[in-house]
Amino acid sequence: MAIDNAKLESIEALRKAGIEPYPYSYHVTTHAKEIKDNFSEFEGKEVSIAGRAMQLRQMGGITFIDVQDRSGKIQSLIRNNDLDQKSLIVLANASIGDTLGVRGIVMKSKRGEMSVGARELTMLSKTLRTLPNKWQGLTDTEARYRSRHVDLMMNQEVLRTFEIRAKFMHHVRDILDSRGGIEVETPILQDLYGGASAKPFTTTYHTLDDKQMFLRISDELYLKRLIIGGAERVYEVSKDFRNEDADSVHNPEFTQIEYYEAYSDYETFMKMMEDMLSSFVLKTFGSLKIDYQGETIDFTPPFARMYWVDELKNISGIDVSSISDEDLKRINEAEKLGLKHPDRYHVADSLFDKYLKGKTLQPTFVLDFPTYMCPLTKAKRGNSMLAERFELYVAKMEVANSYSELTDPLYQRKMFEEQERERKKGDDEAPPFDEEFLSAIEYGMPPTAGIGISIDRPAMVFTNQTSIKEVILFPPMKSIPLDEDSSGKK
RNA sequence: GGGCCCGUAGCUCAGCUCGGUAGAGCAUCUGGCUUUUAACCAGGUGGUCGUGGGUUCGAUUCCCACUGGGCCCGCCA
Repeated sequence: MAIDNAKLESIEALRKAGIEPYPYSYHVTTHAKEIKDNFSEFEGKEVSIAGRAMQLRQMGGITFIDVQDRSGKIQSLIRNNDLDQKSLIVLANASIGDTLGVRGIVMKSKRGEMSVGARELTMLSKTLRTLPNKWQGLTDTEARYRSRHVDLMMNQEVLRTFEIRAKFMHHVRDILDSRGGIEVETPILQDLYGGASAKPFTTTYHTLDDKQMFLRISDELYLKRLIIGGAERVYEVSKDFRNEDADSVHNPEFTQIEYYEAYSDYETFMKMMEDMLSSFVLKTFGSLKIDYQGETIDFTPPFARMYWVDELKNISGIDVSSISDEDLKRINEAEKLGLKHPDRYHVADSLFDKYLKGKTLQPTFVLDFPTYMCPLTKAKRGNSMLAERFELYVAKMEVANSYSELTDPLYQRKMFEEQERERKKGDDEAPPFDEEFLSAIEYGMPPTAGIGISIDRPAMVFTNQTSIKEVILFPPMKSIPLDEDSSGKK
């Protein structure tokens, strides 16, 4: 049903004429956009383009085919009189969705449309499927994600989205490289998970006696061991996995780049992030201001700095740096936070969301967190209730998280012991005790700044998307029973 | 985990309120047309109406359950 008999007949017809519908290669000389952008240079010259036939308008002895390559579309103008015998057979057996090669002369049609006047037509891949209609295309969200290949054909802006995402990733790499960072790869499959609070995915390694292993929730502790070893500056493009619900800004697997720099503190990274984002936006969009969902976001440095514990105290009268246990319940009720287990961490976090998150449309450093929110962070100089940590927000989304890393091994052990107690009390997000990391840090870790830079969320901002799924090529989907028609049978 | 909305042809949708086994446009097929671009003109093909159950003489339509998706809320980045 999904496969069109007429297309199978075309394959037969082509083969009968000695034309292979699935050949090996084709010499492409240029792309659609290049021709259109530099038309006067190309006009009258011969080119070879290749791409998918997206529209086909036939009128007797002349056919117009809109050929789409990765740069865009260009019309090919095909007069039967200009074609050799083979090309005529290809044309007779061509349909929308086929991948074609067109060799011809760059020209304009009578109506002025920039075109390739075909001299030779080559079948590069005969489609068996029918493309979505040319007006509405493919808009059903589920169909778009499940069939991203069709989505890309029909909605070329999707490809642009992923190009921008890729550019941002390269930009971050370039900057970290230029600082002397060594790109490393650490285990995704881990014995123990840590470096964050989250439920892990588990798996089994059969040859190690069916040992239980975890997909990493963070690569932090491994990167710190490299710092302890003397690498000084290391980063990793890290796909992390957290076994939690997805929503518009969370996906169970997501990408962040973590970077550690010895002898620096979190102030260093505020400057770095300002440079990184502003230079990217300027380079990519030609301006420091971009539109996001009808709002203008201005990346001109310096970014706003929100000392949020102070600001929260001013607005709500609550000082989260020192909440007593008795206050937690009272605040949860008075502020209508609706927390089932109002511990200090969640109360403070909820108060931030309630009062301050809405103020972080523009790039904003939210800085200095209560120490109890930061088990891997050094206390703030001059205020032992706070820790030297910032989160960078853009468009009300957290896009980076940075600490002056905790390097005191005895204090670190204490923080781990506390986490272990939370874990035993039933907090299934608290990571397990990691003696290996503790023994590493006991060798002595230099003063170090660390940062995790989200890739997904900045990509959303730069491409004006409100769902993280739009910047992830293949978002996870529940499985559906395979229908027999899609199995490739006639 | 809770609430709301949705699933009909390859795609985009109508029909359901008020039950009588389906309709449009595009795609596809046949014919016509040598400058179209949502080409046009004429004719045709194409659907176990998400799945299962119930009510009914009869269900795409009403009811229930399940399933897949979207949005919002709660939680992690």
